[in-house]
Amino acid sequence: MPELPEVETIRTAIEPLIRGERLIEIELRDRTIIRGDAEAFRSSVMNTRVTDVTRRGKHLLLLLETGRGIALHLRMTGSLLLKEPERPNRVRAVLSFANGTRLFFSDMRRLGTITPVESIEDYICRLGPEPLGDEFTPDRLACCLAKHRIPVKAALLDQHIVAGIGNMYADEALFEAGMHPLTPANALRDEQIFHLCQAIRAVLERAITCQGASINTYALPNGERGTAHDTFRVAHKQGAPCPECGATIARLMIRKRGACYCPSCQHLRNDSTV
DNA sequence: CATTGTCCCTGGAAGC
DNA sequence: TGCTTCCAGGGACAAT
Repeated sequence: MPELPEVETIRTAIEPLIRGERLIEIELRDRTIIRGDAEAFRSSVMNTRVTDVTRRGKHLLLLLETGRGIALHLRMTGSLLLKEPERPNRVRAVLSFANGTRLFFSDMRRLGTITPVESIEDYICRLGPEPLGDEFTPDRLACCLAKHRIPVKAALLDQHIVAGIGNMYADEALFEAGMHPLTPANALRDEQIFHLCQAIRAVLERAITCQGASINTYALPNGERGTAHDTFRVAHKQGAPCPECGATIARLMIRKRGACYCPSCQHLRNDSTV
């Protein structure tokens, strides 16, 4: 599932291929991928030049010379491939550029979206801070968490609080911070939040180094798989032994989402020493 | 306002 | 073996 590290890996791969290039064709094999009017979208971006390829959280952003942009969200099973994949029926859109680069938006479960963006700033301001950026600080995270009594796991998945963390990296960050996923967000002490901040950065940076986690359908644009899942310690590890203490990794449901954690290493009490 | 629940979507796994 | 049911989860939206 593409989360921040996967989207960043994709961004890094395609940026040198399409930056400065003109978008010459948009093939919509499934026009429901466009949020809004598909024809209006096509005419508004056709034959414009891509000036930059950026990312905010899990959103991949193509900035255009017109000042507008295109936001791509891969959701659960989306991928951006440079060649027609083996399952062409899963391709929902193809973006073609003047230099011959073609991006195939493949998406088995058809939950991904392409959104026309009038103002990048207006689009981005709906999202929380970028966890690898300077604006993501322990103070800011503490300020956000203090407003909520929801489980800290649910808070990490809230893109208004911090952008880019999905289910598997939330589990990994909470393990790294020694924090039980059900800990109320507003019960965390400043010291714990500091450690959580560090854990989030460490987990995401490690995953980017591994070019993302290919547990299911995620692949790099060239079709290769990432290896971040090989470094996972609790995510998708239910029933396996904890790498730290050997206890069996448990799984519970929080808001209909699975949460894998070590019942021995991750404590609910907030007086635990980290 | 804060929080929880529902829906969307498909394929693989599990159960009968 | 073949059918049905459930589950995976990101985010918009509805309900409480």
